[in-house]
Amino acid sequence: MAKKPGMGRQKIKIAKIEVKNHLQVTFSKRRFGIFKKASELCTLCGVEIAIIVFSPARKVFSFGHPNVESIIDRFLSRNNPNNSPIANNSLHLVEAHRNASVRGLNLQLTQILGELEIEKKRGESLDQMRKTSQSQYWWEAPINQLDLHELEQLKDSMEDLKKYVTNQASKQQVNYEKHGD
Amino acid sequence: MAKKPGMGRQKIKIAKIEVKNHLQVTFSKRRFGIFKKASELCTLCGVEIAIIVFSPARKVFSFGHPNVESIIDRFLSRNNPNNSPIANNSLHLVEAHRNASVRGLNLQLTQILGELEIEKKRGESLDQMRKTSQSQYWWEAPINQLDLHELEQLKDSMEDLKKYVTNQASKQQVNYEKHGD
DNA sequence: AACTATTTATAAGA
DNA sequence: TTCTTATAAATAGTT
Repeated sequence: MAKKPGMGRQKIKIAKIEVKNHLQVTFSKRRFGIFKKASELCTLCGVEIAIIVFSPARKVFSFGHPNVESIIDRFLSRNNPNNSPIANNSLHLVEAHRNASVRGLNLQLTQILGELEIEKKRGESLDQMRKTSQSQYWWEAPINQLDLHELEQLKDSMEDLKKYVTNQASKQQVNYEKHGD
Repeated sequence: MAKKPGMGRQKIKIAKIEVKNHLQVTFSKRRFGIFKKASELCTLCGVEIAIIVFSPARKVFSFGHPNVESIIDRFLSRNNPNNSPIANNSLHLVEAHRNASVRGLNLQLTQILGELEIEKKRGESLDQMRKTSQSQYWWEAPINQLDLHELEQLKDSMEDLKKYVTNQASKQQVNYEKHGD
């Protein structure tokens, strides 16, 4: 396999990227890079962090450990120490109720993350056996074919899952008093 | 001035830093690094971004362009299109936070996807020195060590996870109609 | 989506 | 803490 010459990375000046396509690629790469750095900071230093990004296309991307809203809550509370007790209390009730219903999932996800981190530490590699994954969803694939590429399928499926959840979230409205009863 | 040989940068494993002093130094350096990256992303791509970090010492650090508050507000408002101005904006906050919970999950998923991506790219030689699978739960096992049996568990667990998320999402729509009254 | 030459970030050490 | 330096990691430009 011949190595391509390739110019490699060139230094760029930090200024608005005008080429729209280029901008989109850079945005994706760097957004991921920042989220990854944030993830590492969480693990290394045991900090809590939230990142919210609004893309030029008005889409929102966020990263949070343990989650975005709890950090926002804490941040706002700090900046507004004179919050109405009633408001805070209501918020607490609702948050508690809601958190109880998703805590298990959050816990699982957090644990998965931790283990992925451990996995990387061990410096292992994923086996790249063959490119045979053709099933559209990983759980439809025969189990004995799950390998790296099935993990990719898993990734895609989780993307779908994510979109579904996001979609549901956008449809939601809440009658919070209902939760307080 | 003599050039010291110096070990230079060493690879570190991404795990909680135990040496407190070391942790503090790393936190400062990496926090700065992330804020710098965020700043560059703003300039390069014209995005808006907010970062909030709570240090182990409970101090808060934040970065925001154009400012943290406006982005938080936008983030919360985004989840609350039918702004109902009851009692301050406490309801606003409550609703937004609740919805943000689902977005939090979305986030966690994004995070996992990213980690999987990284892990995939790590692809080196297949090394199955340790084929141990003593973990009680599938998420405690490194993915590339999962044997057939564990893969079955993985599949089942992920299906449960999917159902769980779907269920949560549908539950959260319950009081949708009430809101308009 | 992959690849690689480079730039950039940063772990150690002073 | 701040500076230095070797090295790891991120990424710009190309395919």
